[in-house]
Amino acid sequence: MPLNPIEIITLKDFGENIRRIRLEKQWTMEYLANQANVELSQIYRIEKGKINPKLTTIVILCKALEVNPDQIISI
Amino acid sequence: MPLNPIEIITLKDFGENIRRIRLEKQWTMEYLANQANVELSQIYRIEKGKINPKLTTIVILCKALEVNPDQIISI
DNA sequence: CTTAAATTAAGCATGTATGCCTAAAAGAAT
DNA sequence: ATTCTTTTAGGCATACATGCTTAATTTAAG
Repeated sequence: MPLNPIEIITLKDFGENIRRIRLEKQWTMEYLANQANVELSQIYRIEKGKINPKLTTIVILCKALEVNPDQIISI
Repeated sequence: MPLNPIEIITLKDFGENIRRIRLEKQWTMEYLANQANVELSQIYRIEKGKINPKLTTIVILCKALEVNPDQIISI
């Protein structure tokens, strides 16, 4: 079951939001990866919208970036 | 890599929030499943905190229940 | 220009989300 | 008790998230 266009946009927006907030903090992907205890390769895939992260991954990224889910999830 | 206790609580809280909002609307699991176009078995697993849903699943549930992510994701 | 840092990219192994199916158990209503 | 609805539960197959690794490419700094 491939992702439909709306789902692809969801992932793309999510990634762009993560990247924007990370850059506002002037963090490198590697620094965010360390803060969130997530692999650098995973940060890259998320920011590029290549993957569909799980709830717990979303939560630990929110915590590391000090944002609420509403600030990174586009409904 | 098994889930740690904090992640388990995240999933449990998420499921409880989904169920609470569903019941407030007096919807059955099957009705929510149809509205969100998600399998009934999946609704059950999510409400029980048995699984770690993906971002797109979270988004379609938010849309079906007409809530924002902050209302169902506990940080 | 040269070097170091940061990002991009791909591959593999493992675990798990999801859809689909079946069926049992619990609840609700008569 | 019987019937109908709803929830709970498990299994299987497929797809994909994630960690780990390596390496190429781009960007920044000197």
